[in-house]
Amino acid sequence: MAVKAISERKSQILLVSEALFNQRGYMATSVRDLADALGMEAASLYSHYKSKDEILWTIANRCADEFFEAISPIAESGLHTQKKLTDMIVAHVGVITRNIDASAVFFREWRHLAEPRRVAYAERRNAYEGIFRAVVRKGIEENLFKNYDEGFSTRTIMSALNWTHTWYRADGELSSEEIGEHLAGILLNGLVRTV
Amino acid sequence: MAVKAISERKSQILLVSEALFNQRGYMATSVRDLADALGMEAASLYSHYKSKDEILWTIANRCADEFFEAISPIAESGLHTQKKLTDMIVAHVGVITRNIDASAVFFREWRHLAEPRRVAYAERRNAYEGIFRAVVRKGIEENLFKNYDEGFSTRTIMSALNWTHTWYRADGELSSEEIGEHLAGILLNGLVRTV
DNA sequence: TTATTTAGCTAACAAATGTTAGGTAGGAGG
DNA sequence: CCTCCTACCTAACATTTGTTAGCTAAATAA
Repeated sequence: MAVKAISERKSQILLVSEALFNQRGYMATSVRDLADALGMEAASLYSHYKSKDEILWTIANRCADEFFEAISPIAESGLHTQKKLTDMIVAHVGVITRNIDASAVFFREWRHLAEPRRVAYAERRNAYEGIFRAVVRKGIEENLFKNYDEGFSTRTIMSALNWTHTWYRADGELSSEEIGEHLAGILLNGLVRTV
Repeated sequence: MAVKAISERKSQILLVSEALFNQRGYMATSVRDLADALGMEAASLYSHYKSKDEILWTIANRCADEFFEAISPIAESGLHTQKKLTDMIVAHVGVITRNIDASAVFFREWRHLAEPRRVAYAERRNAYEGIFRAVVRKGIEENLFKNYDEGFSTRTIMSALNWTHTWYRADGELSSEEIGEHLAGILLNGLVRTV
């Protein structure tokens, strides 16, 4: 089972919420907007979720689940550092492209979470990026990567990966795997062919 | 004169708005929040700006001015492609670090602009990124850069640069120039020392 | 002096917000 | 049959929203 199971109606609500939160932003989407898109009254949503905040939290949290599930097995594998990082990048981009709306919300709307969820979000996200960071550190220790600050390098990688959510199209020229591999190529081997 | 001049009070309002829009987001910041932070009444803001939207627009537009002013002379210079791109990257990061709040609003809050400003924003931003894109294309034509799709490479560069607004601290370890040069190093020469 | 502009105020507006209370219709399980 | 649960409804709530109207006092220009 990929991610925690949920009733049919609840996941319909999530799907619509992800789409609208992505399109207009969390704050610019009213509970009535969500209800309209679902063909119900605003108050009826509260039979399924206790608050608007809970919907946002559920979206963010399930998306985090997807990310962890995708890269954990690779991170724990015995692969060579460079191959490991490449595979993690491809897997990470895969999650984004398979969950475009949810990941856009994950990356852009988390700051509107109410406390203490906002803190919980930050902790999960830091833990996740820590997995990438550990691999980068290993690469530096192995003298495989340039000795830039490991946090700096990791952030640079993450930003290049995460930005894909703004422009990826399922019907675009590049497949998710191609994007992941190109990104890994640029980030690991550099844009310049010969120095 | 760097950017279009403005009355003292108007730029105070902009400064406060940039900070709050960055911290809480445009939609989560009410006109009364701005007024409170400025020590005035909400209605008084309308002596200076016609609407909340106009404030957002002014922030975004002046930030765009800064970006264009910083890189245009470099783009129009006769520098060698690789050096030109490096200098543009450093200059771009410089604008971000010198205008942290404004650039955060520029990157994150533009989608809340009302039409037709939103379209106007998109056009300016496309024009700006087009300047980077042209240099990337030249590098590919010169066989200097790998033959990835030019749009793809440009987006990857821009995303790595623009993300700096989320973590840069004036009192951090790295100066703006160092960040720009490291980024140029990673993006142009790659993270890997030897292939 | 007088006239005009600037920068702020109070009071109010209609609309929209998230949420709750309390109800109803229909199906399932005993 | 009766009871309970699910999934929705209507109606209302207290707040908050961006914005306008109309005013005052001080500074500036003629």
